[in-house]
Amino acid sequence: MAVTRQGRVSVWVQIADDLRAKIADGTLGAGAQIPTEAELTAQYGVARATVRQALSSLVNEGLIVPRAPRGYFVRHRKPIYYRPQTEFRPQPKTPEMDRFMAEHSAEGRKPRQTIEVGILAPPAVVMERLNLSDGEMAVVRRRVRYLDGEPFNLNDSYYRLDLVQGTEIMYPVDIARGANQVLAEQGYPQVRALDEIYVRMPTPEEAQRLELPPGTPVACHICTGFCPDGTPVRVVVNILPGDRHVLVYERDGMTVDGND
Amino acid sequence: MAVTRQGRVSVWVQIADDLRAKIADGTLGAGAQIPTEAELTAQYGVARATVRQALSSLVNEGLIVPRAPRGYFVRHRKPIYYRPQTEFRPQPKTPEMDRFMAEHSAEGRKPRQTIEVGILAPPAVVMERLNLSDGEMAVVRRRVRYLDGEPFNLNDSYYRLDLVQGTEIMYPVDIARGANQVLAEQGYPQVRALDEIYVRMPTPEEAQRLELPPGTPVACHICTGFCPDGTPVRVVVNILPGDRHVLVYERDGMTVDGND
DNA sequence: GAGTGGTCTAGACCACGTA
DNA sequence: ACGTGGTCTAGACCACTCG
Repeated sequence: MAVTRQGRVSVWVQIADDLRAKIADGTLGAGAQIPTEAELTAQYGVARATVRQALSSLVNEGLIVPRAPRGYFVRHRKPIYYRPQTEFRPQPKTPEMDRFMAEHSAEGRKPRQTIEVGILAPPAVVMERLNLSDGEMAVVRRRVRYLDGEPFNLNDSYYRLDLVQGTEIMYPVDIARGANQVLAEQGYPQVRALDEIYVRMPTPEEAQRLELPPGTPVACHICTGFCPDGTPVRVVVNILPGDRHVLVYERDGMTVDGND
Repeated sequence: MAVTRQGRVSVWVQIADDLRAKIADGTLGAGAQIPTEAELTAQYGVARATVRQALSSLVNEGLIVPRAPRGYFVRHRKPIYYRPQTEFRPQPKTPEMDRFMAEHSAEGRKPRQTIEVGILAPPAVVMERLNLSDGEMAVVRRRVRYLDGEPFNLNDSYYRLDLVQGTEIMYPVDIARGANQVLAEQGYPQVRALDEIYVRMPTPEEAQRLELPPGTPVACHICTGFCPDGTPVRVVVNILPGDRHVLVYERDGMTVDGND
């Protein structure tokens, strides 16, 4: 495949299109090594920087991943983890950790999670939802959840400091009866929740904590829990890497609508 | 802010971090212009390519957008469109177009959609779900939906050619009673659906059709509709740009679970 | 016409893993 | 020791928009 400098399509785009086609049609299958930068430079007769621009565009599309000093490789579509439809519906009440652990243990995976606790001025997104003013502090319980040794998601729960002062929530240990039970015992049972889900690129910090390859977007799921009187008492920020999650829903026993 | 060549952090990362911090703390607010490449080159005392690498990393994070030959600008967090919780639940049966049009007209937006129809060998993802063998063709109805003139999502519906041959589905017109009604009249009512949602970077074609700025991931929502006998008759591939959609769910009247 | 980002070239040195 | 990608430099020409 030759490139041309005459058209309005830049050379690096032609190279990227060429490689993308080879990945799409299986000429370069999952896990295969892309020709080295030196080889591509010779093959297309261009400067190294031009080849690198083509490669970096494929990296940012999530198609390939650089593994210096080995080479570039076609990205594996990872074994995909399904989340059941119960995700955004009422849940059976279970002790903390158990839902994540039990669900995935049953599937033969090895779940694990780390917990850190801190007191800090929360990010704006959390402040708004907890009705905190500038300077007010919150308690955060940060979890990183792993499956088979690979980071699977981030789960940061924020609480108003005044509501959890002195409770187990402030210590980095599993709470067998669940953090929500502790909140309820303090007089703040949660009876309503608002879930917001959107999609974006990860921050560098998120990419590091989740060991994300470049070109991997995340779904951000923010859950706000409310007391009966409408006070928000808890905000959970859940970060789901796009290459490790597929949400699956089933709709049954009805006429399926045509518009989505 | 000065850069150093001694640390293990590369210069372009330091520049990117510096600019990212200025965006985060509002020094560079939404819509603000970033200093030009020439200015940054002088300011940090580095080569242009180094500045460009820092800028391109911010572009790929979706933080800034280049608008040649004007400059780089902090990306607007667009006015956000909410999708109601009915999204993945049984829908009131409405004529085709009406749900999308009615929902958004009610919110004071101007919805519009284009429809193209084609016969083609569908992508692998669709072939698997329609149980098509190599070479079998499908009918696709491709919609681009716009709100206030901006592309909002892609909605491609695939049908087995043998099931819709000769019906209105093969013509690029609105079908008042809905494409599913037509299928039902042909003897293929849909009574079950499987929804799969995941997150990835757009293909170049999707980015073009949706006019996506670089650094914008998409949610891919694949809906497969089944007959009572289990035959898949219809696959809808829905592409939702991450910068234009927030899904919102409410959970009510229960004790909120602690694990997401 | 001046200034912008977009593209491309031709070099250089480095850290790192593998052979 | 060698080859890999990662980083950085110093140039060049272009198309485009704006004043």
